[in-house]
Amino acid sequence: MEVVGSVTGHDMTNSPAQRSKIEDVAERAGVSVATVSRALRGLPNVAESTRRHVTDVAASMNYRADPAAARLAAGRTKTMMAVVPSISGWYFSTIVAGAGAVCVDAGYDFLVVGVGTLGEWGHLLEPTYHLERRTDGVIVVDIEVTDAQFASLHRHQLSLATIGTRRPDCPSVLIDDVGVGRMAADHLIGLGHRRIGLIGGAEDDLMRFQVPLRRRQGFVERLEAAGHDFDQELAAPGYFTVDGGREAMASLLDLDRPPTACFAMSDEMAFGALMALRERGLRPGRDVSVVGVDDHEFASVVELTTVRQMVAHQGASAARALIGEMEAGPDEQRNMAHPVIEEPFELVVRGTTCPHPTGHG
Amino acid sequence: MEVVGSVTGHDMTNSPAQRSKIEDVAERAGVSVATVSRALRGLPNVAESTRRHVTDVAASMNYRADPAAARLAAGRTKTMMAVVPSISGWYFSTIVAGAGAVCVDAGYDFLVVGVGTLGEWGHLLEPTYHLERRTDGVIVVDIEVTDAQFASLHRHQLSLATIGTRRPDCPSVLIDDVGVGRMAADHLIGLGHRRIGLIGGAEDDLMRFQVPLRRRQGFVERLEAAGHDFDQELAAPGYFTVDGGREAMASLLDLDRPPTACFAMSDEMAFGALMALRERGLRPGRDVSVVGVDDHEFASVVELTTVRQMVAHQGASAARALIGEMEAGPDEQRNMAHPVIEEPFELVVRGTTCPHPTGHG
DNA sequence: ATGAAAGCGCTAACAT
DNA sequence: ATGTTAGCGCTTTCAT
Repeated sequence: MEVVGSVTGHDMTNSPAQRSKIEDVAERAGVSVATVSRALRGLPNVAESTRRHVTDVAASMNYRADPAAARLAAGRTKTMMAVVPSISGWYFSTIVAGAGAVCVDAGYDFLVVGVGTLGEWGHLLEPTYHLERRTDGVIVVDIEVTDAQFASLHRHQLSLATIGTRRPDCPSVLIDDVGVGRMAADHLIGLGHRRIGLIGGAEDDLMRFQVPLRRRQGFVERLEAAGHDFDQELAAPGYFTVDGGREAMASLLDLDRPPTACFAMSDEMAFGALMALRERGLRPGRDVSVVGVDDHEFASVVELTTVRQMVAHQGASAARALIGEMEAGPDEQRNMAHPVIEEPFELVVRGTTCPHPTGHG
Repeated sequence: MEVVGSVTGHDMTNSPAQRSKIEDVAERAGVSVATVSRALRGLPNVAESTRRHVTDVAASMNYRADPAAARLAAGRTKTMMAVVPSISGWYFSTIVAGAGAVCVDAGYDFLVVGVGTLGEWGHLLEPTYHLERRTDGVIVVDIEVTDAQFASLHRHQLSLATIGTRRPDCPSVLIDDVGVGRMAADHLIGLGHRRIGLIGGAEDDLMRFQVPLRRRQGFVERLEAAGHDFDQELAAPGYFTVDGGREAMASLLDLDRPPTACFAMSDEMAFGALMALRERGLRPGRDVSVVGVDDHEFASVVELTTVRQMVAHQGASAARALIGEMEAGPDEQRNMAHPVIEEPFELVVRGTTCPHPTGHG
């Protein structure tokens, strides 16, 4: 099928597609619109034979309910929304991919919103803004939802699920971040390191992320349990970016007594740390050990030892849990047990960690 | 504000938020609903004083038009949709981030759909599926839109913009991919390489991507212009993934006469190529040169020489162009000039390319 | 199990 | 410049 030269837009099938409405289906099927509606949505009180017939007719007409009309009439949008600090980062886009896949399967529309700052997130919640009638629920990733905000969501009939943050009143998908910190520390300590740097988020945590705090907690706990007390100057902010990690590592190396190993709370920061090492002629895994978190696709490229987590799976879990909440009636919703879904993690040892510090500092 | 122990869900503000409707605003403002509608949407034929007054009243009531109702009545969704081969890859998620930001600013909702296969993309277009009344337009990234598909979109009143692919009848955002191929080839040839590998997409291109074909074209053209004819065995499929790049490079190194340099059509494949090199004890930029495309955030981490493009900006451009199409009436739309937006690219020389092959093979 | 009819909250003619 | 009103296409009581 080839359009010859019709840049002007003349096309053979200019007729705007005729959309069939529920009424047309009803007529063709010889039943009422109400029955069509019920049959197509799988509601009870429809004779099995009727349902099959209606389904067939609808299919033959390529009928689909107009989402806008359905939303208006039903008051539900069949849409969910993911709120992430940033759309393009690896972690968040992987979460989004996992959740999006579940939505497609479940027939939900999937809206994505990136909120660069805590302020924007606040705005999002204001009735004046976006949430109100656009979505039935939201997945909030790594951003703390205050009680006031939760109440506001509740008032607007919006369901909630969180990732990376925990509330008792909604499904939460988490990994044991304290355990992650412990695991990284244990690995490094076991290798003989005693002076270990820590590359985390920002000091003044704008987004109130809990994740870095918990990872730090587990990390420090094990260090102290091993009898090496944790020197505050060994903690540097990496802002969860490559560049941040690079600068953090650089500053750690500038210390009078630089660390012989380093725990970066994300692989992306770890990549930056590796850069900083190379810039100074230090060999990762020989002169300085580095362990990250995530098992980013590139971790194996640079032979990064890391604590692996299944990020896409977390997004999918959250989406499924949220759908559970949304499909529950508002009444049963508040009496239901909101699952706390603990996702697995594991240490993947590669080349950037090695035994015995060479003690270059 | 602290909830004490209310896991059961009793909250102080249990009253479902009262939503004000356009009628309420009209009453409070002492005008008709039509005037409110017009005033709030910036339509003509409203006295400036009236508009200000209505706007104030609406704001004071936190009024926002119900999107579903507006969509149903107006027949437009104020939503756009991005269709990408995969949501989580760096390139696509960066595109999506760029487009999403524009949507937020313009008051558009932003739907994201990942289509793993060409088949899924076909399904998406079927009237039975998702597009129909959900969106006013779609940005298709790197997937070829056939004439039949374009006609179908047109019939369903959907506007289109493309990225990475070109049609005369809709806005297209592109880089000169032939030029990209030339630039990479020129760089490597200038360095003295004559036997240069090429890591591209799949052989049997399932998604009908044009991009790899064009990059290859420019690459081969320059090679031949320089008198080194391009050996077919030097082309290996990398599938635009890290792993694919790794395997491709491995297979190139297995040749009787392996290349002394390699052009990977994306940084992600280039990263994989670097891995393969290291696995064999070869030093990137010393034993074998590698150049990628994108300037991925990690390119600098591994000192990758690459052809930089501004991916987020491309997403933003496409979104803006699409909004232009959607806001144009259907009539003016077919008479309008559909922009071809050529985005810039440039060579960024880092450490993975160097002069003179050492001729290890 | 099925049908009739009343909205859902807005926009867009059409009046004035 | 502003008001009146008829839908938009569905869901959902309420009858039957």
